[in-house]
Amino acid sequence: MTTRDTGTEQLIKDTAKHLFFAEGKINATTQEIADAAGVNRTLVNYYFKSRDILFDQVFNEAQESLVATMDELLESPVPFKQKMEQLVTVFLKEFGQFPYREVFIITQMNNNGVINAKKARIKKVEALLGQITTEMEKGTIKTMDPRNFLINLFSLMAYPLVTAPLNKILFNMNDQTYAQLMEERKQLIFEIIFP
Amino acid sequence: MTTRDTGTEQLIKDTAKHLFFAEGKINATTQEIADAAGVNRTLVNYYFKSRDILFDQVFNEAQESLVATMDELLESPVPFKQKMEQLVTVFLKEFGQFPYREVFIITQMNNNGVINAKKARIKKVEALLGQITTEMEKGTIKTMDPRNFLINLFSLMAYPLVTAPLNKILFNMNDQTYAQLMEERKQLIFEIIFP
Amino acid sequence: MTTRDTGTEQLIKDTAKHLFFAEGKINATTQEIADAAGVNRTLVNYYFKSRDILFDQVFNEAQESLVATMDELLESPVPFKQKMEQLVTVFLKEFGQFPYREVFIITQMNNNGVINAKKARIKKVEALLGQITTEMEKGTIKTMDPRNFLINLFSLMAYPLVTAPLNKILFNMNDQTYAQLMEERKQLIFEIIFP
Amino acid sequence: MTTRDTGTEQLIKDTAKHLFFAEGKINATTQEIADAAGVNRTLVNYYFKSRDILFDQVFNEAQESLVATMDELLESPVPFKQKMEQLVTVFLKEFGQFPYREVFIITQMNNNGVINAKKARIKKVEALLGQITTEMEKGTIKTMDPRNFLINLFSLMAYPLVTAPLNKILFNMNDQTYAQLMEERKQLIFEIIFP
DNA sequence: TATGAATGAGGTTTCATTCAT
DNA sequence: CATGAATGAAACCTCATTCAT
Repeated sequence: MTTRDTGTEQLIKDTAKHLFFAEGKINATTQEIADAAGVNRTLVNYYFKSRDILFDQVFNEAQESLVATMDELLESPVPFKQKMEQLVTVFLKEFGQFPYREVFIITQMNNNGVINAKKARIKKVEALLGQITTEMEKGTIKTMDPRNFLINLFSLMAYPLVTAPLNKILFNMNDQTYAQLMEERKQLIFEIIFP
Repeated sequence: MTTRDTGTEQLIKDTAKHLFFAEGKINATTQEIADAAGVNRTLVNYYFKSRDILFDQVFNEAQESLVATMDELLESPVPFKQKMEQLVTVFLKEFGQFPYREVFIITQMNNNGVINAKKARIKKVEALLGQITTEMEKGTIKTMDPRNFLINLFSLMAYPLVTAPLNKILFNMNDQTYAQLMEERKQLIFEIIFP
Repeated sequence: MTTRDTGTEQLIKDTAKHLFFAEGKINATTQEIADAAGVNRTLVNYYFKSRDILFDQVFNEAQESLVATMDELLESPVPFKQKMEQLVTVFLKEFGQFPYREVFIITQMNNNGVINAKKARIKKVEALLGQITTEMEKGTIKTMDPRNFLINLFSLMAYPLVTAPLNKILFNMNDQTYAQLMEERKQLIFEIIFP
Repeated sequence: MTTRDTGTEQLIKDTAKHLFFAEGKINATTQEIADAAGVNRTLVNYYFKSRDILFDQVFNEAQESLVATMDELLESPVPFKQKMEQLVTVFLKEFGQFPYREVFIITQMNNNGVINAKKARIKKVEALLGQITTEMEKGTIKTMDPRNFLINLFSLMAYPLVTAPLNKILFNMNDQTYAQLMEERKQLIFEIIFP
C-alpha cells in the first residue's frame, strides 16, 4: 500500500475549521473550502466521503479540544482565584482564535437537532458549581446562582469577539484599536468577578 | 377599493423574521419559510420578487427597529442610572425575542461585505460614551474604557440568550428552569454595573 | 346582459400584433403585452382564455388580411405589368407595417408544427405562376422558374425591412436615412423585374 | 496531462448553434439543447455557467465566423465581377447552413438592445460601396444607391432560405424540389446583378 | 369588467456527489 | 492521490393561469 500522506486531509480540515470558526463563514460550500485550501473540490469527498462527515469531524475535534482544555482546568488542584485566572487566560485565547465556534455549534443544533451532554461532563460542571458556591459563601465573590456566575464569565469573554465586526462599526474602530480594547479586558473581567 | 390586503406579505416577513432571528434558522429555504407561514412557496416570489430581497427587507426592518429603540433610549433626558435601567429592560426583551439577530447580521457581514454606520449614529454613541465617562469620574460606576462598559453590558444581556441551547445541556436544565435563570439576570446585571 | 364593450379585447390584440409583427418581439410575455397595452395582465386570460389562443387569433387575422390583399390582386383582371405594380405597392406597405410577420409565422412553424395550405390557395398561386410563364414567353420578363421570379420579388421587398436594424449599423444610417433608402426601392424593384 | 477533453463542451455549442441557426428554434430550452446533444441537462451549466452565457458564446462565434468570411472577401484583390461571384458562392453556402442566423441576431437586438459596429468594419464596407459605385460608372452594373445594390444581393440570397418552410407550402414543394429551386438561384442571382 | 391574490408547471441554477482515468 | 467529467437532488425563479371579489 503506497500511502503517501501529503497532508491534504489535514489541510482541508484546518481550512474548514478556520472558515467556520475563525471567519464565521458558517455556510461555506465545499467549493469555498476547497478554494480556500487550494485543492480540488472533489478531494473533500475523496477524504471525508461526504460534506456532512467533514462537518462532524471538524465539529467534534473542536469540541474535544475545548473539552480537554476545560477538563485540565477543572481538575487542577490550584486555589479558586488562581483557577479562574487560568480559565480567563485560556478561554480568551480560545475565543480569540475561534470566536464563532459556539455560534456555529448552536446554529447546527437549531437547524438539525440537539446533541446530548455526556454524564461525565455534567458531573465535572456540577463540581465546579459547588466550588463557586463555596466561594460565594466565603464572600470572595458576589452571591448569585453559580450558573449565572459562569454564564457571566463566558459572556464577558466570548461575546465581544463574536460581535467584533459590529462593534468596530459602532465605535468607529479599526482592527488594531479593537484588539487593544480586547487586550484590556482580561484584567477587567478579572476585576469584575473578584470585585 | 381594489387592494385586498390579505396580510400574507406581512405574514411571510414575520415568519422569516421569526425563523431567522428567534429560531436561529439562518439557512431557512423559501420552502421552509412558506411552510412555516402556511402559504404556497411561490408567494414568496410573488411578494418579494426574490429570496434575497426578502432577506434584505427582513434584515433592514430588524435593524431599523433596533436602531429606533436605541435612539429613543439614548436621547431620553432621564438620569444616567435610570437610563441604564431602561436600557437593560428594553434590550433584555429585544434579545429575548430575537436572540439571533445580531449573530445573523454578523454572519451576513462575514459572508458578503461590511456595511457602514451613519454619521448620526456615531455621534449619538459618542455622546453616550461621554456620559459614561462622566459617571466614572463621579465614581458611580467602575472606571474603565467606556466602550468596554457598554460591551460588558450587552455581553451580559445577549450572550446567555444566544447560547441558551448549549447552556441548557451543560447545566442540564429545561426551558422553564433556564427561563427562570434568565429572569434573575436583570437585577443581577444591574448590580454588576452599579456595584 | 350588460356588455359594455370597452375595446379592451381589440386593444390587447392590436398591441400583441404590434409587438410581434412590427417590433419583432417574438417572445413577448403576457405581462409585456399587458404592459404595452396598459391593462392588467390577467385580462389577457379573461378575454382570450389562454395565451396560445391570443397567439392563434392574432396570427390568423394577420394571415387572413394578407391573403385577402393577395387574392384581390391575383384576381384583378388588369394587365400583368400593372398587376405587378400594384403588388409591389401593396406589399411594400404591408411589409413596412409588419416586417416580422413572415418570420414570426416561420418561427412558430419551426417550434411547433407545420400548417397546411388550403387547396383554393394553391390553385390561385398556380394561376399566377402560369401568367408569369406566359410573360416570360412573351419576353417581357427574364426567363427563369416562375417560382423563383416570385421569390425574387418578395425577397427584394421583405428582407430589407426585416434586416433594417442590422443594415442601419452596417451602413451607419439612422432611421430617417434608412427610410429614404427604402423609399427608393419601389421604383428599383420594378426596374429589376422589368429590365 | 490532466485535461480529458471529451468534446462535450463543443458538442453542446454546436448543437445549440444548429438548433438556433439551422432549425430556427430560437426558444430552445437547456433541456432541448441537452436532449438534442444527448447529454445531461446540467452539463450546460457545468460548461457555460449559465444559459445566457451559452447564448452569448454561440452568438459571438457565429458573428465572428461570418465577419471573418466577409473580411476575407472584401480584402481579396480580385476584379469586381469575380469578387461578387465568390461572394455569392460563399454566402449562399453560409445562409444555406444557418438560414436563421441573421434573424436570430435581429430578434435578440429587438428584445434586448442594439450592438454597435466596429469602426474598422464600417471602413471596409465603405470601401466596397466605393468599388460598387465605380462599377456603376463603368456601366457594368445597373445604377442605383450602392447600398441598395448590396441589400438586393443579400436579400436574393438569404430570404428564400429563411422563408423555405412557407414557400414549400405555398408552392406545394417538398424538401428536394425546393433544394433544386435554390440550386438554380446561384446562376440566376448572378445574371440579375450583371444583366 | 377588472383586479390582486394565489397556484402549478416548467424552466434555470447550485450543490454535493460519483465516476473514470 | 488527484482530477475533470458527469449526474441527481433540491433550490430558486418565471410564467401562464385560476380564483375570489
